[in-house]
Amino acid sequence: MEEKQDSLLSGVKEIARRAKVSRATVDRVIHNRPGVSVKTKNRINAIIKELDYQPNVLAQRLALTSRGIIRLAVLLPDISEETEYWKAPLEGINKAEAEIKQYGLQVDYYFFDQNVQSVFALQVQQIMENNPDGVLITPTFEPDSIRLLEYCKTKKIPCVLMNSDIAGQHRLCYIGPELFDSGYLSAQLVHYCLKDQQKVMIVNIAREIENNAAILVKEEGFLAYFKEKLSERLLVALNTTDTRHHAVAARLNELLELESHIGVIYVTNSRVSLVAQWLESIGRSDIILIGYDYLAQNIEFLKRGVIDFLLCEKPQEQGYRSVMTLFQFLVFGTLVKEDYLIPIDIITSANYRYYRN
Amino acid sequence: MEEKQDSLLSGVKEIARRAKVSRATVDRVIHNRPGVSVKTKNRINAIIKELDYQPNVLAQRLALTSRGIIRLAVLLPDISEETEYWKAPLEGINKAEAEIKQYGLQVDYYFFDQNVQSVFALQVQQIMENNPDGVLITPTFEPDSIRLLEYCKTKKIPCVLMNSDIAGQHRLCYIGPELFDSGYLSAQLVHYCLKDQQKVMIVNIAREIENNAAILVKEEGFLAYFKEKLSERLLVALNTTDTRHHAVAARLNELLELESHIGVIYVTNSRVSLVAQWLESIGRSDIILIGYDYLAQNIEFLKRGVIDFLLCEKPQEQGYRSVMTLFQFLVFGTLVKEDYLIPIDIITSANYRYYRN
DNA sequence: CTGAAAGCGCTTACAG
DNA sequence: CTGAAAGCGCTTACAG
Repeated sequence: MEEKQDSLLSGVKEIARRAKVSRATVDRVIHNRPGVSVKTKNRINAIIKELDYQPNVLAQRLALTSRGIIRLAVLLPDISEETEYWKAPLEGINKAEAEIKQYGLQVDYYFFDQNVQSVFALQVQQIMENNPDGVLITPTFEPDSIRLLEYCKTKKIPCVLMNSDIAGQHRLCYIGPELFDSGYLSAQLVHYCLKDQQKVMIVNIAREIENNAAILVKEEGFLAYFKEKLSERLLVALNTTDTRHHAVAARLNELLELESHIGVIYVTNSRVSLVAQWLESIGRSDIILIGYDYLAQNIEFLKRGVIDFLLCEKPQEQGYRSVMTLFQFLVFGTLVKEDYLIPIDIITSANYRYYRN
Repeated sequence: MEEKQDSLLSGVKEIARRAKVSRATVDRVIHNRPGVSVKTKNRINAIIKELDYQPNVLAQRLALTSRGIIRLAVLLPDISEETEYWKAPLEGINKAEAEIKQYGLQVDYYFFDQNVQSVFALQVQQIMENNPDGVLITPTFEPDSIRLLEYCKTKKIPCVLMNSDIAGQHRLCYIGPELFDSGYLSAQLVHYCLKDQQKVMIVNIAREIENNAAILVKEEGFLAYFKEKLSERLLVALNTTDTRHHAVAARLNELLELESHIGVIYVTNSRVSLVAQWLESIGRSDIILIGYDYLAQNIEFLKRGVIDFLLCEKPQEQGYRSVMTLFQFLVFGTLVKEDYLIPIDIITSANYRYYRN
């Protein structure tokens, strides 16, 4: 290895030397803190520009280590067998937490049952009482979410929305997929697979369909494609708020009897495994099945060829990135210019091995 | 924000206090450096375990800042209009370089023309003469690559292979896609799109097809799928080493006349835009077209519906991750357990907006 | 085999 | 409005 030259010839020290001031003063200018005369400020800024000064992030963070703890409130659906999906975002959050815990981050978790609005409202209340430094939520129930967002706005607490967005609200940013296009993309895949004379079944399985923005928007995108490129007459819809296996199977059997020419089924969420189980039980794995999320169960059906396509939206990365964004903002004041729209990934039995959540 | 407690109660300082030694000695034990008596070593190790000590990476790096410069040699195809693809890995490498330049990284670039083996050999020679601390190459020409790998082995210089692998060679790791499965996945997509009575054309466009491992392996994977699930008799092959547009078009016209029932065309690399241009010119965008890489030109054809699917393998991330892996290894001695297999992403006109290279 | 001291680049509490 | 000094957690050249 060679000698390293001019390592100091930028840096706060050098700026201070040239400006004939102390490092503290340079620091004040860099961070736009008050208490510096206009004259010195200008002088220092000129030198900063001239040297094209870039702060050493490592040193910055290290120096901040002794500062106070930053407390993040995270509001997430809890993980039941039924909603295994939420394990992934939580893992991403845990990962971020582990990485930056030693630099002064603390994460407080608030869980809720996706079927019980009152718990959600209660947790929102709790968060507001605990007065966190930053907030991260999945806005399953809109009215309560908006209440929280307004609290954050007045208190100037940054809030990140994850997984699904609320239009027209003040927040630091949204981190998640463009759900409309997720549905639209599904329809496109369906179109490629559809043979002549066949129809498509679109299936919503959730206790609260009408309140579930994620499902509704995906469905909207899906329909939009059919309106545009094919015809809505090719579509057969099935909604079930009873998510137990036998109930879903019964409804599906019923519908299949009425509509025998179903060639493709699109399930709007991770419950696609219920449909897969049914397809397998009636020996109809010739029907193309498209659904959501990289869950162990779904992958099993994918391997066996019962599920054909899974759309995935990097849930772990969503969690990780959300926490990191809040941390960066709170510690370094890193500005967040825009929402971070997560890629919509297509997984089949041939590429699932390499997928990274 | 709250007060931060017990910030010191782990850390080298605390270990030293408990072991009644200096921090230097603790450091020696942590890094397994010689010059510590077995007795103190054991004592210190016990405390490290007890405290579950995790080093502060920030502080580590910062302390190393004053050390020497690390010089990485990077061997890449140069970027011509014809091989725009290679811009992306280069960007990833540049990004990594920019991020860690200030921590003592220097990257030396060696470019070569993919059609001229002699230049590749020459650059390999150059690299060996310049005696770098780490090496990153895309092993386009195998014999010369192996020569370099052997040099690295004897000199104990870590070497990362990127984009395509060489079996059975000693190297730090491979970072890139599993190319066989990339071809296999393409065939699976073809299968979903294929209608009755239709045939599939597989197109290789490159000056050096027989020497291009990447192309050969993808083709192999593609054929494997057809052997397994359909029949090779459905396949029509076209190889052209003349990569100029009119030459490719002429060959395609010829073949299309002989085989009128082509329903899908699979192009094994980023030159898919040549085929797209031709399809558009003869007004046959009904034929499904599958190819590679997120290039501006390809995306244009994707938007217009001429190209249907693009497979992409995060070339920028490949470059970025390769440099980072070498840096981590050289600076922190981070062990590299295994190859990093890049996901194989499927891009259509409905999700390209959200793709991240 | 071991330790005291200086240093990495930045931040801050305190004093003036 | 400004500066001297101490500190973040880790590493290292030097002395013994």
